[in-house]
Amino acid sequence: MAARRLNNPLALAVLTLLVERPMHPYEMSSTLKERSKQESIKLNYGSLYSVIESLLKRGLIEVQQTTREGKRPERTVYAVTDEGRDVMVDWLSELLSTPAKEFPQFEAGLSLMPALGVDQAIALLERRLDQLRRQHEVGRRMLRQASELGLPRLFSIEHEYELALQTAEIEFVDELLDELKSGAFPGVQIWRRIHELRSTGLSMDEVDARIRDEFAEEYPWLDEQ
Amino acid sequence: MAARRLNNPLALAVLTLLVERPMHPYEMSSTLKERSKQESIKLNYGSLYSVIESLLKRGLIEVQQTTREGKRPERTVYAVTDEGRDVMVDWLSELLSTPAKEFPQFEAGLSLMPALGVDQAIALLERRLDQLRRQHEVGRRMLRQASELGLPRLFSIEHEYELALQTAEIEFVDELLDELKSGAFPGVQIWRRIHELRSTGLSMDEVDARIRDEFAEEYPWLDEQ
DNA sequence: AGTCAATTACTCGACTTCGAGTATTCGATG
DNA sequence: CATCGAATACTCGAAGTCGAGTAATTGACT
Repeated sequence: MAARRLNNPLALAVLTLLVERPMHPYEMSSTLKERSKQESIKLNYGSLYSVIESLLKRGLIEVQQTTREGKRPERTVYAVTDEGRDVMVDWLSELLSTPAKEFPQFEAGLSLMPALGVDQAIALLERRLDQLRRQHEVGRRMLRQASELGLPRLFSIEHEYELALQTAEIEFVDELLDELKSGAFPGVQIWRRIHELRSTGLSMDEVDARIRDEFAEEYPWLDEQ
Repeated sequence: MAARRLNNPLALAVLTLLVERPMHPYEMSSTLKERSKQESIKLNYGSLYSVIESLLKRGLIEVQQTTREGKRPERTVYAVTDEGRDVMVDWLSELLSTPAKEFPQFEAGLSLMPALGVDQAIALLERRLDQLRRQHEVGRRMLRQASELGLPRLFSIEHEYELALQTAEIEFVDELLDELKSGAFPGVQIWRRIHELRSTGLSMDEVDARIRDEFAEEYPWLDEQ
């Protein structure tokens, strides 16, 4: 009845910490924060405790001891099991070796973009580009500082990855904006026309008919389907 | 008491569809699939129905009619409300204009990579690079086909974005591998040494002490903390 | 000696996600 | 004309996510 496979990378982080040494949950969370791992692995208390519960149920970790000081809440110290060690290696190996399908918010936004008007979209993308550039500058500065302090890149390689993705996104948005603004982007006329017609109060069906009529030659795909 | 803000982009997709015309849930799901939106917006039945329930409760959509044909399950047709229209525009605007923090799996993997050995990591990254290149080739081919059929780029811009990110990841992994293999990567010696010591059965504390001793000069940060 | 912010340490429950399961109808094929 | 797979249309419950809330302790500064 193998319970649904554990998915939250936070559980993997817990395993790697417990391979180093036994810890109690709060210590795990502080250690992750200290090492800036919470920037690449979503960390919040609720999830941490439920993820630990889940690891326990699967036998990947076990209770080492529970202590109590004064009237403070009980502290439970956990340790990794042999099986947990194996799962850690397998899971981490998979994360590194196998590209996973992700669903970035911006990708969703782009795919629904035609629901807005062209000019609105341009303005929004310009704001994005602005913020991206600013964030990117901040990120670069922090990496430089870390390297000046002599921290080996090994411990911030994930931030370099983030910067690489950010650079790519900046280039993408920049080029897209150029094409949209110059009108070179294929489809921008039809997009503009649809919103023009819509805003005159026509129904979607009527808009559709007009569009097919006006753009039939340019876009043969309008006929299909 | 504003219920926790709706987060699933699938709800936004539902709103954009209902702005086009009223629909029942199953039709929404087929339409999204037809337009290949399920590649950029995670779609599964359970979520679809619960997201619709949620939109209904917030008054962003309303029931237009419920019909029943034969003994088939009832079909409920939904329509967007004025408030829903507004929320759609605001939400989509935010997706496009504001970079959101994402937590890609690979970023998590990279940040925990030191838990594996150097050579193992190299082998895993090589497998990733391989698969990335293959997937990228497939993606490019599909985009080319779409453009040959005359489909305007507007309706597949999200796939171009995906390709751009993939390109960046390929370059990143490629460079990282070069540095790891040549030993030019700062920290690779210390990383290797830690795993060597660990595998001789030393405890984490002892490993720590040895490392501090051996690498004190190269890495001043070892002293701090 | 008091107090106030920060830190330590976890709990709770409302909400969301997920996908396997159910049940009907349509269409193609032998 | 029987049947079998694909498509239609949704239900259900187990599991996971999230962050505000609680409550004690430490430390710094008046």
